[in-house]
Amino acid sequence: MLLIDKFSGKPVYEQIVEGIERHILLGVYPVGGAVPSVRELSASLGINPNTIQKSYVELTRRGVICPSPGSGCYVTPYAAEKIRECARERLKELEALSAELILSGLDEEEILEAVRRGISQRSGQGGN
Amino acid sequence: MLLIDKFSGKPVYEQIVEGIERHILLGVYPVGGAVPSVRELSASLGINPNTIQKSYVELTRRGVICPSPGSGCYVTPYAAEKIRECARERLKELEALSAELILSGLDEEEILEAVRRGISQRSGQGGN
DNA sequence: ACAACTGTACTATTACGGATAGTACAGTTT
DNA sequence: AAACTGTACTATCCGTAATAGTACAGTTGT
Repeated sequence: MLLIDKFSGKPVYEQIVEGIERHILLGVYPVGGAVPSVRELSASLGINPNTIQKSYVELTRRGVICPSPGSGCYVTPYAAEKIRECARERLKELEALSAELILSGLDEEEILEAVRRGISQRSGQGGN
Repeated sequence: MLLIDKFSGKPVYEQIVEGIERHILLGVYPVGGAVPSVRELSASLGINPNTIQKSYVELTRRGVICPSPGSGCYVTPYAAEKIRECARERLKELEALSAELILSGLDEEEILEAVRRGISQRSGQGGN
């Protein structure tokens, strides 16, 4: 089951994108298999179909899923690779944030410490 | 001079807060000295006074500056310390982002690499 | 063929945050 | 008194996120 926090500040449609990507990486939605339908996810999460749809459009744009109108959305063979590529682009954010904190007077070590802390936590939904 | 990028995605009032904090840390605005007035900054940056005001309210809340109505806003003696405290709270973001990227399949090493890259860049405005 | 599903495409509305515009008031400085 | 200072309003505009409702075309299973 996907966990959505409407008050996390992070847009719901983004949480759905990331949630589904993780489910794919974990094998919950295997390659070649179908992802829940828009209406099904909408019903089970209690979230508007349009919001789910927006997430699926993004996942399609990323090449993670491939829609087959009338049939469903299927996990592409290179999904894991696409997810990694997409994450790699976010390394810029990490770099920028690190630079900001250094300029604010933080020590190199407390920064690296926080990062190591984040790296070694395999659970949690990764809030903001 | 403060650099503002209206199209960076980061709110202007936040950029002003961070810009002033950095100027303080660099000694451009020394402890006990005055920070530019709301109207002066508004004029020199071409930004609405209300937006500047919002930044100053935040800097005051952080204990970085102390307003003296009729006179100006002055850099507090413990400004640098307050700025560091504030940055330390943002370590949570860094931790969360690191955790997210790990869950997306990135290697520990490429993450640490990006952080080290950010740490060792003393210039730039640190965009987003 | 039919019913029940699938993705997709609209339009309209609400809510919120960020930014702008303009005005006003009280305190300080010179 | 004039010119500055911070502060407090109200009103408006814009973009994004989310919701609501409807509709259409393709696929599946009986």
